[in-house]
Amino acid sequence: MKPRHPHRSEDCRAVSAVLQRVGDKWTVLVVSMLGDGPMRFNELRHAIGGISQKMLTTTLRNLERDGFVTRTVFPTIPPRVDYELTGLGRELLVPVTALGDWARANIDRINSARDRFDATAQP
Amino acid sequence: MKPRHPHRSEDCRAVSAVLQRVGDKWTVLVVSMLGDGPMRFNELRHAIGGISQKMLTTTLRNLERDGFVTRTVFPTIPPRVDYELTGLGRELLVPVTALGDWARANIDRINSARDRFDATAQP
DNA sequence: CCGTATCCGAGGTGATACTG
DNA sequence: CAGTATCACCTCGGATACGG
Repeated sequence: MKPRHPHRSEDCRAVSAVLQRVGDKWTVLVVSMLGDGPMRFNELRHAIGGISQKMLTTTLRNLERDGFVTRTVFPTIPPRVDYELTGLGRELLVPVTALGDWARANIDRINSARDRFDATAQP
Repeated sequence: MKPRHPHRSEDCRAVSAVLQRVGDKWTVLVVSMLGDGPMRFNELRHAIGGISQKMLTTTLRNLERDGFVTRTVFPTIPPRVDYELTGLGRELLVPVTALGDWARANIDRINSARDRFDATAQP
């Protein structure tokens, strides 16, 4: 008998929503950086490179909102803020890393498929 | 000695790019639908529900370009077009499904984290 | 039935400047 | 150092109409 994939609409939407959430421009980069341990704001900024201050702030706020990172403020002068993955964040890292590994392993196949397609297409 | 996570910039970007690609609004839904077997255009359209014709076309073109689906045209009247996952597409489904399962399993934790955050935030 | 063309609004992204 | 504020762009997504 067939496995009977459910494809319950609600579930698929939820999955899609999380994928979109994780698929935004900087989220995975930030999360994978934090996978090595807590980091400060500018530390992250430079480690990633190319991200604007605004987008790093936004990305971190959203990650904090979703319970993936904690934000710790040290009320010193100058101020210091540490970001660290929560348990949920580290769990998220597992399937994301799996997808990342797959991506690294198959990026060439994707690129050559893309080249083939573009070569066949009419300009 | 430490595992020495590489975090090579190029790799991270590539991963991020694939995540963004997969994270667009309809891609995972389409791919998971096709996971059950080949489908026609309107069959997909109705199975998904809520997707516009334009976006389904666009999504399928991009998936075809990246080598995740094949497009087969039957030159009948009225025309009939089948879409089917390629080997690469079915392989992609594996880590994506893993992430999807994680999402389903943890959606409640994310939502309650969100509620907590929003309750604490100032309006 | 399947796809393209066009227009439009909404939101994501970034550059810059300013504050505690 | 770690943000917020503002503005301007630009892509995405949807509605609609038309074509093969």
